Amino acid sequence: MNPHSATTTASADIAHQTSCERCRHHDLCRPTPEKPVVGRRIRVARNTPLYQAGELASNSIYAVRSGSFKTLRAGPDGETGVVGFTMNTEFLALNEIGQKQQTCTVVALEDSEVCKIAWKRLACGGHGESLSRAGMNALLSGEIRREQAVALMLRNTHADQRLASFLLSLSQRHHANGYSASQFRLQMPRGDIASFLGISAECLSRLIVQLTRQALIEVRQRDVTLLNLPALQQLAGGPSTPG
Amino acid sequence: MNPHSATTTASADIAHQTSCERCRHHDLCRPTPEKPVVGRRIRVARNTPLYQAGELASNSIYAVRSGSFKTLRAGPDGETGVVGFTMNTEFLALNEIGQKQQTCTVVALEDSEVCKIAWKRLACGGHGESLSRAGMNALLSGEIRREQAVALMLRNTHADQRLASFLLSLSQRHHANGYSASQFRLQMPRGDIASFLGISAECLSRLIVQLTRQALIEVRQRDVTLLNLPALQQLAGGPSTPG
DNA sequence: CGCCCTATTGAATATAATCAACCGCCGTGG
DNA sequence: CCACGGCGGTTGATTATATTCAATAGGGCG
Repeated sequence: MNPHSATTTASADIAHQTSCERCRHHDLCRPTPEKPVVGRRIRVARNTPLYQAGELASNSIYAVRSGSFKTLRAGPDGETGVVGFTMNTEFLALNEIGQKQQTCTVVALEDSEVCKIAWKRLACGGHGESLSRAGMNALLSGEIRREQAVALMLRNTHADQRLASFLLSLSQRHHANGYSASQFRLQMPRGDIASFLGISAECLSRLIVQLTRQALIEVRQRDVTLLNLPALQQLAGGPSTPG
Repeated sequence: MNPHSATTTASADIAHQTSCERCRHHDLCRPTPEKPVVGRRIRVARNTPLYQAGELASNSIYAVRSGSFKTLRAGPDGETGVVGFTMNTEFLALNEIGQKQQTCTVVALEDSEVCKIAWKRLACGGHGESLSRAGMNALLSGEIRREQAVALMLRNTHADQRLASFLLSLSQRHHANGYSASQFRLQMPRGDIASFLGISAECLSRLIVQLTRQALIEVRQRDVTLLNLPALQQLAGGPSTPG
């Protein structure tokens, strides 16, 4: 019955989710019925880059139709870190608009599919569909808010709280896509999670043990079960001052 | 000759910079000469909020015409932190577009002025000025990149590197406005800087001493002089692994 | 001139990083 | 089918870094 079991990507599911009629962003893609904005469907194999920093810009954003990705950015020193994970129904390359060269590298965490959407179509759709443009502004603004929230978390929280936040974020996003909120698979290696959370891989490993001991989570390889949502939320939200 | 001396804000300068013709964002504000997008000029006194989290949205962004601001955001716990500083020629509330309620609180660090620009005008200017719309997307995308860069810094750097980054960022932005790159005033209290950098105020204080001892900076109250730009850049960019 | 708030300094403690070794899963090939 | 090898992940001990709590100093504003 439940199509949400954490098996490896089923091709039937891909075909299902790939249909444009069911895409959450159907309105954004097709501002007018005659003029589909979608460029083309692109398949990206596991551990393969969708694009890389320094490349000539593709002048497009991407809607993830299946699978998931990580986005890597290089600091002034050249050292790269994971700045985000992008799953199905979410957008990639919102941070590349207007650039001549790509500023980030985006890599598929599993075999995935995306829809390419040219900036031009977004910016000057030509006809009277103002919703799409206002929607675009709202979409980008929302991404700014998300980034600010992440940055705020990085400033204010300890490692254990970050892990809790991260797991809850994944849970929520899975749930928003119609999947279980309490059980899912971590498509990314531990090192990527640690990089995203701004902690060492060793520290992450220890924290997983700690949360497991506290019966907040259950982890087997990359499969996670959240056993105590409220407690995780309290941990994530709870400040350094438990008073 | 040089209008860039780091004196306290002269009212003559304010009047000067306030003129719309000289505003960097003149094109964005006035897509067509007949239809100025600017709502009205708003004065905000020191330590006064431009808007507050929870308020009904003003459906506008703001161009800072003089002075500077801090943006505060609340985490899930309710604890608030500084997520950014905004100076002259920069935009405020890019992260509020499309929201019914304000998500942040913005407070003036000194007596300041802003121009209010309605979303509507940005989204559907009506006429053929596609530059303004593409420019808006690029503007928002750039804000995403800046936030990502900040988040990356928070993940990868130690406190001293963060302080160096922060000072260099201020330096650069002052310079971009035609002022000295090596001398400026910190309009915000130490606590706000510490909050933004994700460190304690005590730690910040010690680091200022440290950088002063290393002859990288000179600080008197809130007036800063950067004595060794290259060394600061190396410190900011230099990773934890000095190899 | 004095008060109060901001900032600084000091000592003890907590937190996570680092370095190094080890484990175990998984794919490979015999 | 089982042995091997490699990589991702875990565990342990030590060290570095920044926090916390507490007390003090400085400066702006009344």
